[in-house]
Amino acid sequence: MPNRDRRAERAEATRREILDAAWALVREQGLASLTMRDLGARVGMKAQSLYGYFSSKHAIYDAMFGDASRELVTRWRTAVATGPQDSIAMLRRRSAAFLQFCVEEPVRHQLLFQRTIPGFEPSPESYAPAVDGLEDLHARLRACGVDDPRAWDVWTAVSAGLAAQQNANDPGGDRWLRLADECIDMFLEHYA
Amino acid sequence: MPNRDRRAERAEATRREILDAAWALVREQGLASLTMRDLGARVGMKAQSLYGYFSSKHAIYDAMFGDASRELVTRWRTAVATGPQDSIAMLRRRSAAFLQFCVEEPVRHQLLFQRTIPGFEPSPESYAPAVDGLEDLHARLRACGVDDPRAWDVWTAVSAGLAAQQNANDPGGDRWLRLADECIDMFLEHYA
DNA sequence: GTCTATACACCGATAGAC
DNA sequence: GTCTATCGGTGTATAGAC
Repeated sequence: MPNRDRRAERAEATRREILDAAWALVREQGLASLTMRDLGARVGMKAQSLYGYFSSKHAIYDAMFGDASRELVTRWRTAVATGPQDSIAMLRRRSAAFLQFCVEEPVRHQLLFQRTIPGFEPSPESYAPAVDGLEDLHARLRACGVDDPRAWDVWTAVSAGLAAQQNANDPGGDRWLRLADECIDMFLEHYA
Repeated sequence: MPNRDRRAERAEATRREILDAAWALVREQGLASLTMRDLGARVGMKAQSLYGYFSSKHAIYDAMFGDASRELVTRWRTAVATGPQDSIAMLRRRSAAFLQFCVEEPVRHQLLFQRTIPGFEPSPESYAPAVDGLEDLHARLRACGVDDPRAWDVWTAVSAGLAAQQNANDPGGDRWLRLADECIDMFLEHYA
Protein backbone atom coordinates (compact mmCIF):
# COMPACT_ATOMS: atom_id res chain seq x y z
CA MET A 1 0.00 0.00 0.00
CA PRO A 2 1.52 3.33 -1.06
CA ASN A 3 2.00 5.99 1.59
CA ARG A 4 0.25 8.51 -0.64
CA ASP A 5 -3.20 7.92 -2.04
CA ARG A 6 -2.71 9.49 -5.43
CA ARG A 7 -6.25 8.64 -6.43
CA ALA A 8 -7.70 10.50 -3.46
CA GLU A 9 -5.42 13.46 -4.10
CA ARG A 10 -6.54 13.63 -7.69
CA ALA A 11 -10.20 13.40 -6.67
CA GLU A 12 -9.74 16.18 -4.16
CA ALA A 13 -8.10 18.37 -6.81
CA THR A 14 -11.04 17.76 -9.14
CA ARG A 15 -13.49 18.65 -6.36
CA ARG A 16 -11.61 21.92 -5.88
CA GLU A 17 -11.68 22.58 -9.61
CA ILE A 18 -15.45 22.00 -9.70
CA LEU A 19 -16.01 24.34 -6.77
CA ASP A 20 -13.91 27.08 -8.35
CA ALA A 21 -15.93 26.74 -11.55
CA ALA A 22 -19.14 26.89 -9.53
CA TRP A 23 -18.04 30.14 -7.87
CA ALA A 24 -17.25 31.62 -11.25
CA LEU A 25 -20.66 30.63 -12.59
CA VAL A 26 -22.68 32.00 -9.68
CA ARG A 27 -20.69 35.23 -9.81
CA GLU A 28 -21.68 35.59 -13.46
CA GLN A 29 -25.25 34.36 -13.40
CA GLY A 30 -26.49 34.41 -9.83
CA LEU A 31 -26.62 31.86 -7.05
CA ALA A 32 -29.91 30.23 -8.01
CA SER A 33 -29.02 29.98 -11.70
CA LEU A 34 -26.31 27.40 -11.16
CA THR A 35 -27.09 24.25 -13.14
CA MET A 36 -25.32 20.93 -13.21
CA ARG A 37 -25.15 21.03 -17.01
CA ASP A 38 -23.47 24.44 -17.09
CA LEU A 39 -21.11 23.41 -14.35
CA GLY A 40 -20.17 20.18 -16.07
CA ALA A 41 -19.51 21.99 -19.34
CA ARG A 42 -17.29 24.47 -17.49
CA VAL A 43 -15.01 21.72 -16.22
CA GLY A 44 -15.19 19.55 -19.34
CA MET A 45 -17.57 16.87 -18.07
CA LYS A 46 -21.10 15.78 -18.58
CA ALA A 47 -23.37 16.91 -15.79
CA GLN A 48 -23.87 13.33 -14.62
CA SER A 49 -20.16 12.91 -14.00
CA LEU A 50 -20.24 15.59 -11.32
CA TYR A 51 -22.13 13.14 -9.13
CA GLY A 52 -18.89 11.21 -8.78
CA TYR A 53 -17.55 14.15 -6.78
CA PHE A 54 -20.63 15.60 -5.12
CA SER A 55 -23.69 13.62 -4.15
CA SER A 56 -26.11 16.37 -5.17
CA LYS A 57 -26.34 19.99 -6.17
CA HIS A 58 -27.04 20.87 -2.55
CA ALA A 59 -23.76 19.18 -1.61
CA ILE A 60 -22.03 21.63 -3.94
CA TYR A 61 -23.80 24.56 -2.30
CA ASP A 62 -22.78 23.14 1.05
CA ALA A 63 -19.12 22.98 0.07
CA MET A 64 -19.37 26.55 -1.22
CA PHE A 65 -20.93 27.55 2.09
CA GLY A 66 -17.92 26.03 3.81
CA ASP A 67 -15.55 27.89 1.48
CA ALA A 68 -17.21 31.19 2.23
CA SER A 69 -17.47 30.81 5.98
CA ARG A 70 -13.83 29.73 6.29
CA GLU A 71 -12.82 32.71 4.18
CA LEU A 72 -14.83 35.06 6.40
CA VAL A 73 -13.19 33.73 9.55
CA THR A 74 -9.75 34.12 7.97
CA ARG A 75 -10.49 37.74 7.13
CA TRP A 76 -11.76 38.43 10.61
CA ARG A 77 -8.55 37.05 12.05
CA THR A 78 -6.24 39.07 9.85
CA ALA A 79 -8.32 42.24 10.27
CA VAL A 80 -8.10 41.95 14.03
CA ALA A 81 -4.40 41.07 14.01
CA THR A 82 -3.36 43.79 11.57
CA GLY A 83 -3.13 47.19 13.27
CA PRO A 84 -3.31 48.79 16.70
CA GLN A 85 -4.31 46.27 19.37
CA ASP A 86 -6.91 48.56 20.87
CA SER A 87 -10.24 46.81 21.52
CA ILE A 88 -12.40 49.38 19.78
CA ALA A 89 -10.06 49.76 16.83
CA MET A 90 -10.01 45.99 16.46
CA LEU A 91 -13.80 45.89 16.55
CA ARG A 92 -13.97 48.54 13.84
CA ARG A 93 -11.55 46.66 11.62
CA ARG A 94 -13.49 43.46 12.18
CA SER A 95 -16.69 45.17 11.15
CA ALA A 96 -15.09 46.69 8.06
CA ALA A 97 -13.75 43.28 7.06
CA PHE A 98 -17.21 41.78 7.40
CA LEU A 99 -18.84 44.43 5.26
CA GLN A 100 -16.09 44.24 2.67
CA PHE A 101 -16.57 40.47 2.54
CA CYS A 102 -20.34 40.78 2.04
CA VAL A 103 -20.11 43.51 -0.55
CA GLU A 104 -17.26 42.52 -2.79
CA GLU A 105 -19.04 39.27 -3.68
CA PRO A 106 -22.77 39.59 -3.10
CA VAL A 107 -23.45 35.95 -3.90
CA ARG A 108 -21.32 35.04 -0.89
CA HIS A 109 -23.50 37.21 1.31
CA GLN A 110 -26.60 35.67 -0.21
CA LEU A 111 -25.37 32.12 0.33
CA LEU A 112 -24.23 32.68 3.92
CA PHE A 113 -26.87 34.99 5.31
CA GLN A 114 -29.99 34.85 3.20
CA ARG A 115 -31.53 31.41 3.08
CA THR A 116 -32.73 31.61 -0.45
CA ILE A 117 -32.12 28.23 -2.10
CA PRO A 118 -35.19 26.03 -1.65
CA GLY A 119 -34.42 23.09 0.59
CA PHE A 120 -30.79 23.95 1.21
CA GLU A 121 -29.44 24.09 4.73
CA PRO A 122 -25.75 24.08 5.49
CA SER A 123 -24.33 21.05 7.25
CA PRO A 124 -22.98 21.50 10.78
CA GLU A 125 -19.41 21.16 9.46
CA SER A 126 -19.87 23.95 6.96
CA TYR A 127 -21.65 26.07 9.54
CA ALA A 128 -19.14 25.62 12.35
CA PRO A 129 -16.75 28.47 11.41
CA ALA A 130 -19.62 30.96 11.54
CA VAL A 131 -20.48 29.80 15.06
CA ASP A 132 -16.90 30.31 16.17
CA GLY A 133 -16.96 33.75 14.60
CA LEU A 134 -20.06 34.69 16.57
CA GLU A 135 -18.47 33.63 19.86
CA ASP A 136 -15.39 35.62 18.96
CA LEU A 137 -17.59 38.64 18.32
CA HIS A 138 -19.18 38.37 21.75
CA ALA A 139 -15.75 38.24 23.39
CA ARG A 140 -14.62 41.31 21.46
CA LEU A 141 -17.75 43.26 22.34
CA ARG A 142 -17.20 42.36 25.99
CA ALA A 143 -13.65 43.69 25.68
CA CYS A 144 -15.19 46.99 24.57
CA GLY A 145 -17.40 47.11 27.65
CA VAL A 146 -20.52 45.69 26.05
CA ASP A 147 -21.71 42.84 28.24
CA ASP A 148 -25.41 42.64 27.43
CA PRO A 149 -26.39 39.79 25.09
CA ARG A 150 -29.21 41.99 23.84
CA ALA A 151 -26.58 44.47 22.67
CA TRP A 152 -24.75 41.67 20.87
CA ASP A 153 -27.91 40.93 18.92
CA VAL A 154 -28.31 44.61 18.10
CA TRP A 155 -24.76 44.56 16.74
CA THR A 156 -25.47 41.66 14.41
CA ALA A 157 -28.69 43.31 13.25
CA VAL A 158 -26.93 46.56 12.40
CA SER A 159 -24.12 44.73 10.60
CA ALA A 160 -26.54 42.54 8.68
CA GLY A 161 -28.70 45.54 7.82
CA LEU A 162 -25.81 47.59 6.45
CA ALA A 163 -24.67 44.71 4.26
CA ALA A 164 -28.17 43.92 3.06
CA GLN A 165 -29.06 47.50 2.21
CA GLN A 166 -25.76 48.04 0.45
CA ASN A 167 -26.16 44.97 -1.72
CA ALA A 168 -29.86 45.47 -2.39
CA ASN A 169 -30.01 49.20 -3.07
CA ASP A 170 -26.55 50.36 -4.05
CA PRO A 171 -24.61 47.35 -5.33
CA GLY A 172 -21.01 48.22 -6.06
CA GLY A 173 -21.33 51.56 -4.26
CA ASP A 174 -20.64 52.66 -0.69
CA ARG A 175 -23.82 54.46 0.37
CA TRP A 176 -24.27 52.21 3.42
CA LEU A 177 -20.68 50.99 3.75
CA ARG A 178 -19.47 54.48 4.65
CA LEU A 179 -22.01 54.63 7.49
CA ALA A 180 -20.35 51.77 9.35
CA ASP A 181 -18.11 53.91 11.53
CA GLU A 182 -20.84 56.22 12.71
CA CYS A 183 -23.06 53.21 13.37
CA ILE A 184 -20.33 51.87 15.62
CA ASP A 185 -20.15 55.24 17.37
CA MET A 186 -23.91 55.22 17.83
CA PHE A 187 -23.80 51.65 19.14
CA LEU A 188 -20.97 52.21 21.60
CA GLU A 189 -22.46 55.46 22.89
CA HIS A 190 -25.60 53.57 23.80
CA TYR A 191 -24.25 50.24 25.02
CA ALA A 192 -20.64 50.66 26.20
CA MET B 1 -72.79 47.84 -25.18
CA PRO B 2 -73.53 47.06 -21.52
CA ASN B 3 -72.47 49.56 -18.90
CA ARG B 4 -70.77 46.82 -16.94
CA ASP B 5 -68.20 44.54 -18.50
CA ARG B 6 -69.22 41.33 -16.77
CA ARG B 7 -66.51 39.44 -18.58
CA ALA B 8 -63.79 41.73 -17.30
CA GLU B 9 -65.21 41.56 -13.79
CA ARG B 10 -65.16 37.80 -13.89
CA ALA B 11 -61.58 37.76 -15.22
CA GLU B 12 -60.47 40.12 -12.46
CA ALA B 13 -62.09 37.90 -9.83
CA THR B 14 -60.27 34.89 -11.26
CA ARG B 15 -56.96 36.79 -11.17
CA ARG B 16 -57.59 37.55 -7.51
CA GLU B 17 -58.41 33.90 -6.84
CA ILE B 18 -55.18 32.79 -8.52
CA LEU B 19 -53.14 35.28 -6.51
CA ASP B 20 -54.70 34.16 -3.24
CA ALA B 21 -53.90 30.56 -4.11
CA ALA B 22 -50.33 31.57 -4.98
CA TRP B 23 -49.90 33.22 -1.57
CA ALA B 24 -51.20 30.11 0.14
CA LEU B 25 -48.75 27.94 -1.80
CA VAL B 26 -45.66 30.05 -1.15
CA ARG B 27 -46.57 30.25 2.52
CA GLU B 28 -46.65 26.46 2.65
CA GLN B 29 -43.72 25.60 0.40
CA GLY B 30 -41.54 28.66 0.03
CA LEU B 31 -41.36 31.45 -2.50
CA ALA B 32 -39.13 29.74 -5.03
CA SER B 33 -41.08 26.48 -4.94
CA LEU B 34 -44.13 27.94 -6.60
CA THR B 35 -44.94 26.05 -9.80
CA MET B 36 -47.54 26.77 -12.43
CA ARG B 37 -48.80 23.19 -12.27
CA ASP B 38 -49.31 23.29 -8.49
CA LEU B 39 -50.96 26.66 -8.76
CA GLY B 40 -53.27 25.51 -11.53
CA ALA B 41 -54.28 22.45 -9.55
CA ARG B 42 -55.05 24.66 -6.55
CA VAL B 43 -57.55 26.73 -8.48
CA GLY B 44 -58.93 23.83 -10.53
CA MET B 45 -57.19 24.56 -13.79
CA LYS B 46 -54.45 23.15 -15.89
CA ALA B 47 -51.23 25.13 -15.60
CA GLN B 48 -51.54 26.33 -19.16
CA SER B 49 -54.84 28.02 -18.50
CA LEU B 50 -53.17 30.37 -16.03
CA TYR B 51 -51.56 32.08 -18.99
CA GLY B 52 -54.97 33.47 -19.86
CA TYR B 53 -54.75 35.54 -16.67
CA PHE B 54 -51.02 36.16 -16.27
CA SER B 55 -48.55 36.37 -19.09
CA SER B 56 -45.83 34.49 -17.17
CA LYS B 57 -44.84 33.23 -13.77
CA HIS B 58 -42.88 36.42 -13.22
CA ALA B 59 -46.07 38.37 -13.85
CA ILE B 60 -47.62 36.45 -10.95
CA TYR B 61 -44.67 37.30 -8.73
CA ASP B 62 -45.03 40.90 -9.83
CA ALA B 63 -48.69 41.01 -8.88
CA MET B 64 -47.81 39.43 -5.52
CA PHE B 65 -45.13 42.09 -5.07
CA GLY B 66 -47.81 44.70 -5.67
CA ASP B 67 -50.12 43.01 -3.16
CA ALA B 68 -47.42 43.02 -0.51
CA SER B 69 -46.21 46.56 -0.99
CA ARG B 70 -49.75 47.96 -0.97
CA GLU B 71 -50.45 46.00 2.20
CA LEU B 72 -47.31 47.39 3.83
CA VAL B 73 -48.28 50.97 3.00
CA THR B 74 -51.76 50.36 4.39
CA ARG B 75 -50.32 49.10 7.63
CA TRP B 76 -47.96 52.04 7.88
CA ARG B 77 -50.87 54.41 7.46
CA THR B 78 -53.06 52.79 10.09
CA ALA B 79 -50.16 52.39 12.52
CA VAL B 80 -49.36 56.08 12.26
CA ALA B 81 -53.00 57.13 12.47
CA THR B 82 -53.89 54.89 15.42
CA GLY B 83 -52.66 56.31 18.72
CA PRO B 84 -51.10 59.47 20.16
CA GLN B 85 -50.13 61.93 17.41
CA ASP B 86 -46.68 62.50 18.83
CA SER B 87 -43.92 62.32 16.21
CA ILE B 88 -41.73 59.88 18.06
CA ALA B 89 -44.60 57.66 19.14
CA MET B 90 -45.80 57.59 15.55
CA LEU B 91 -42.33 56.64 14.37
CA ARG B 92 -42.22 53.81 16.89
CA ARG B 93 -45.59 52.47 15.80
CA ARG B 94 -44.54 52.72 12.18
CA SER B 95 -41.42 50.70 12.91
CA ALA B 96 -43.35 48.08 14.86
CA ALA B 97 -45.81 47.73 12.00
CA PHE B 98 -42.96 47.21 9.56
CA LEU B 99 -41.35 44.51 11.66
CA GLN B 100 -44.66 42.80 12.29
CA PHE B 101 -45.31 42.82 8.55
CA CYS B 102 -41.93 41.26 7.77
CA VAL B 103 -42.10 38.65 10.48
CA GLU B 104 -45.65 37.38 10.39
CA GLU B 105 -45.20 36.28 6.77
CA PRO B 106 -41.52 35.75 5.99
CA VAL B 107 -42.16 35.05 2.30
CA ARG B 108 -43.51 38.59 2.02
CA HIS B 109 -40.25 39.92 3.44
CA GLN B 110 -38.31 37.71 1.07
CA LEU B 111 -40.28 38.81 -1.98
CA LEU B 112 -40.11 42.52 -1.17
CA PHE B 113 -36.63 42.94 0.24
CA GLN B 114 -34.44 40.05 -0.80
CA ARG B 115 -34.07 39.73 -4.55
CA THR B 116 -33.94 36.00 -4.68
CA ILE B 117 -35.94 34.85 -7.72
CA PRO B 118 -33.67 34.56 -10.75
CA GLY B 119 -34.58 37.10 -13.38
CA PHE B 120 -37.45 38.70 -11.46
CA GLU B 121 -37.58 42.43 -10.94
CA PRO B 122 -40.75 44.20 -9.86
CA SER B 123 -42.38 46.51 -12.37
CA PRO B 124 -42.44 50.24 -11.59
CA GLU B 125 -46.18 50.03 -10.84
CA SER B 126 -45.69 47.29 -8.28
CA TYR B 127 -42.72 49.09 -6.80
CA ALA B 128 -44.32 52.54 -6.53
CA PRO B 129 -45.96 52.12 -3.09
CA ALA B 130 -42.60 51.26 -1.55
CA VAL B 131 -41.10 54.46 -2.94
CA ASP B 132 -43.94 56.50 -1.44
CA GLY B 133 -43.36 54.74 1.86
CA LEU B 134 -39.70 55.71 1.85
CA GLU B 135 -40.52 59.38 1.25
CA ASP B 136 -43.04 59.23 4.03
CA LEU B 137 -40.36 57.79 6.31
CA HIS B 138 -38.00 60.65 5.57
CA ALA B 139 -40.71 63.17 6.39
CA ARG B 140 -41.45 61.43 9.67
CA LEU B 141 -37.79 61.28 10.64
CA ARG B 142 -37.51 64.98 9.88
CA ALA B 143 -40.46 65.56 12.17
CA CYS B 144 -38.46 63.85 14.91
CA GLY B 145 -35.54 66.20 14.37
CA VAL B 146 -33.54 63.89 12.15
CA ASP B 147 -32.58 65.86 9.05
CA ASP B 148 -29.47 64.08 7.83
CA PRO B 149 -30.03 61.76 4.83
CA ARG B 150 -27.20 59.64 6.18
CA ALA B 151 -29.27 59.05 9.29
CA TRP B 152 -32.24 58.05 7.14
CA ASP B 153 -30.08 55.36 5.57
CA VAL B 154 -28.95 54.20 9.00
CA TRP B 155 -32.60 53.88 9.97
CA THR B 156 -33.41 51.66 6.99
CA ALA B 157 -30.33 49.54 7.69
CA VAL B 158 -31.30 48.98 11.31
CA SER B 159 -34.89 48.15 10.38
CA ALA B 160 -33.82 45.80 7.60
CA GLY B 161 -31.27 44.17 9.88
CA LEU B 162 -33.74 43.51 12.67
CA ALA B 163 -36.21 41.92 10.27
CA ALA B 164 -33.55 39.86 8.50
CA GLN B 165 -32.00 38.56 11.72
CA GLN B 166 -35.38 37.73 13.19
CA ASN B 167 -36.49 35.76 10.16
CA ALA B 168 -33.14 34.06 9.58
CA ASN B 169 -32.16 33.11 13.11
CA ASP B 170 -35.30 33.03 15.23
CA PRO B 171 -38.28 32.56 12.92
CA GLY B 172 -41.53 32.78 14.81
CA GLY B 173 -39.81 34.17 17.90
CA ASP B 174 -39.10 37.71 19.11
CA ARG B 175 -35.39 37.73 19.89
CA TRP B 176 -34.73 40.70 17.57
CA LEU B 177 -38.27 42.09 17.45
CA ARG B 178 -38.16 43.03 21.10
CA LEU B 179 -34.97 45.05 20.51
CA ALA B 180 -36.75 47.49 18.20
CA ASP B 181 -37.61 50.03 20.88
CA GLU B 182 -34.13 50.26 22.30
CA CYS B 183 -32.73 50.49 18.78
CA ILE B 184 -34.96 53.50 18.24
CA ASP B 185 -33.70 55.00 21.52
CA MET B 186 -30.14 54.40 20.39
CA PHE B 187 -30.85 55.94 17.01
CA LEU B 188 -32.59 59.04 18.32
CA GLU B 189 -29.95 59.64 20.99
CA HIS B 190 -27.34 59.77 18.27
CA TYR B 191 -29.15 61.55 15.47
CA ALA B 192 -32.00 63.65 16.87
C1' DG C 1 -63.39 32.95 -25.48
C1' DT C 2 -61.72 29.67 -22.41
C1' DC C 3 -60.32 25.40 -21.73
C1' DT C 4 -57.69 20.73 -22.96
C1' DA C 5 -54.02 18.28 -25.24
C1' DT C 6 -49.72 18.13 -26.62
C1' DA C 7 -45.17 19.50 -27.39
C1' DC C 8 -40.51 21.57 -26.48
C1' DA C 9 -36.32 22.57 -24.08
C1' DC C 10 -34.57 22.63 -19.84
C1' DC C 11 -33.79 20.90 -14.91
C1' DG C 12 -31.71 17.33 -11.10
C1' DA C 13 -30.91 12.70 -10.65
C1' DT C 14 -30.15 7.52 -11.44
C1' DA C 15 -28.72 3.01 -13.79
C1' DG C 16 -25.55 0.68 -16.22
C1' DA C 17 -22.05 0.02 -20.13
C1' DC C 18 -17.14 0.40 -20.87
C1' DG D 1 -14.19 7.79 -13.90
C1' DT D 2 -16.82 9.15 -17.61
C1' DC D 3 -20.04 8.08 -20.69
C1' DT D 4 -25.10 7.04 -22.80
C1' DA D 5 -29.78 6.50 -21.88
C1' DT D 6 -33.51 7.62 -19.31
C1' DC D 7 -36.75 9.34 -15.76
C1' DG D 8 -40.03 12.63 -13.75
C1' DG D 9 -40.28 17.38 -13.12
C1' DT D 10 -40.20 22.46 -14.64
C1' DG D 11 -41.76 26.98 -17.47
C1' DT D 12 -43.61 28.01 -21.67
C1' DA D 13 -45.99 27.92 -26.28
C1' DT D 14 -49.45 26.64 -29.54
C1' DA D 15 -53.15 24.08 -31.84
C1' DG D 16 -57.65 22.90 -31.56
C1' DA D 17 -62.05 21.26 -29.05
C1' DC D 18 -66.34 23.20 -27.45
